[in-house]
Amino acid sequence: MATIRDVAKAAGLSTGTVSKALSKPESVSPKNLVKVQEAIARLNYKPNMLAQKFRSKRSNTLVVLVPDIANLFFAKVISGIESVAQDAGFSVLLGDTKDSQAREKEFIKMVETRLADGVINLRPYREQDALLPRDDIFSVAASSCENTPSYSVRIDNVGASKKMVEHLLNLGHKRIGVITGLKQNPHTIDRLKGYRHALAGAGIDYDPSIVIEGDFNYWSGLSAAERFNAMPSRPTAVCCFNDEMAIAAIRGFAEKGIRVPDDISVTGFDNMDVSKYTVPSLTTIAQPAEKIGERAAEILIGLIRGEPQPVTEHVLPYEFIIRESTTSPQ
Amino acid sequence: MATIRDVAKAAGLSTGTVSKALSKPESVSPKNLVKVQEAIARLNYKPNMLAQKFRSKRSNTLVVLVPDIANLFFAKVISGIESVAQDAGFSVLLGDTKDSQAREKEFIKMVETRLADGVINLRPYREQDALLPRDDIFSVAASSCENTPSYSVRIDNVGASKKMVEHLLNLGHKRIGVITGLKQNPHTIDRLKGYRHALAGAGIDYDPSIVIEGDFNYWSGLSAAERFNAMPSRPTAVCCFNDEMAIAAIRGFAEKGIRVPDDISVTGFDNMDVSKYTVPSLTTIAQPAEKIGERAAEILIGLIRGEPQPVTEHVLPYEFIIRESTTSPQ
DNA sequence: CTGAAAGCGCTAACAT
DNA sequence: ATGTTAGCGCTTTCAG
Repeated sequence: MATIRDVAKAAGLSTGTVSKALSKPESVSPKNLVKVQEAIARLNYKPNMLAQKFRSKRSNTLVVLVPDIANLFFAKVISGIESVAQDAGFSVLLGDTKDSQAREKEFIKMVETRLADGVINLRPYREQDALLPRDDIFSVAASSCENTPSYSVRIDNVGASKKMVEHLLNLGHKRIGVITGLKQNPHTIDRLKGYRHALAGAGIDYDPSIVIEGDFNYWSGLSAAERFNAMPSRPTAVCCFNDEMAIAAIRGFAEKGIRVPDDISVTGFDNMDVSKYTVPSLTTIAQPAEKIGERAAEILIGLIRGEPQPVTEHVLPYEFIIRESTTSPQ
Repeated sequence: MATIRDVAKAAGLSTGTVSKALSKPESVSPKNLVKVQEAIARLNYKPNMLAQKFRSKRSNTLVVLVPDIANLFFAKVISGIESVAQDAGFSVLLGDTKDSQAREKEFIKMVETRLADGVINLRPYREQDALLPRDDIFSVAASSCENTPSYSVRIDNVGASKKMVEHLLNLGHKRIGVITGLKQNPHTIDRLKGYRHALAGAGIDYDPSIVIEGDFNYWSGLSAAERFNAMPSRPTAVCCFNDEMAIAAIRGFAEKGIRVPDDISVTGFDNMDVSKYTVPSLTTIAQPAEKIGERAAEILIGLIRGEPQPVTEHVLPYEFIIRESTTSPQ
């Protein structure tokens, strides 16, 4: 393998000049630049990036902590991160934590050991078990919630949820059920807050008996629907805290002959690709997943480069999408 | 930042011994091992992995070339890769090529420049524009097709497609349409081959007028359905080369009042999560996405470690899932 | 089992 | 603008 010394020799120059020719071409005379390029081509020289990173103490790498890469929302955020990172000359190391704290620690160790310069965390912050932020590590939280004590990029979950409930109220619904995520999940907390705000605004009392805890997965949506089915006085609308549970609920209702939206309105959250394909298509909230990733990467790279980041909390616009699954109560 | 020299000094040992204590603890006396551990803890020493990789010439990193990370199937394959890589002490660099050859080249350059030890390629091999395999680079193709000239892990697309068509034939269908992917896509080629084999086996002539080219996306499925709708003698079943187009086709048929499966049977391919949620749920083929990723990672890591890999082509079992979208013609 | 010492390939002063 | 040179922090012979 050719080294920079071989190139220098072949070009009749010093290693220092070759190094500069590669990193700051404008600081090398045109003729020598040509010589260097020729030598590189002739020897098929490929710089050893490992040596380069080591020597320069810059890894130009980000690690992305993601609870589950096989979740489409996260995958889209990552896609946005990748775009920005690539353009800035950064690589992205994938940290699929599979919801394990131990794995999360392993990945954070990568920045402690210089393998990466910073972290983008896709798990929403919870005081009880947060490993980040840390003073010695650059990090930004993406798709986070209210009160995240670090740089963060997110939508207004409270506002989005409130808007969704107001949509139902405006249609004439008075008894609006909920299928939440796990109680302690920050997204659940924010979205539930929005729900309560909307009800309060309409002067409707909060009724915990029609707020059912799910876990963001299909089966929890289905079983929640069954519980609604069994109620003597069923809500006329159900607000689900993600699309997957909403789709499940629709199916759960259908099994008892309850039609959506004629008999009951259902709303989702996330705007999964499929939510426009289902029958009926879903009224839902679209998060700008790629944008969230892009912005998070921009901030982190800025931080790494030592550029001041005046804004700590980036709240991006969401999109409220009305489709077929909601209508006025009969 | 503490270096290995600081640790050596604090422990009253040489750097060589400390280095060994870290990499081959069994080759250091227990008492000295303890001294080293104490010194490490006292100084809060974190080895500089960049130096380590540089010096040892091992990056312990894989790059995954993926056409689109925001495609659930790929995301799942990557999840499998990650699991195996983590357990083997490898990191995975994400190479989201967004279908660009230029980007693909950039990522391959990472192994030329020592940043990574090998590549897993999720884009199926096509002779016209393949950048891999290359003699100087370890690579394995995951989710590939027939005749891939490198280590590969895949299912038997031809067989799966054939089985699907035979299922329809057994139900009594004689006129079976197809919505394919792009013509030159290797998966399209393989699956079309299976379709033709099945027809030939049943003594039915291939009729190109009911084979419509799609592009694996929703809209192409929808417009294909419209073309079927307009046919004087519509097929009684349509075989779609992925779930997304199948779901779209079902919707397209529904818009003209054509019910699935009563009026027409529809099949998918991939077993997306949603394909069991749709109404009707989809008859489809499930690829073992995570397993494909795991196996590909195992092979690549074995290759990197210099272990002989006797098997070049790994064909994994798929699952044939019959749901509600297929039935006998009326 | 341990220590001494060389050096991986590159960058970054510093001189010229 | 170019050359010289001193390492970066670690691993890895090689002696002992």
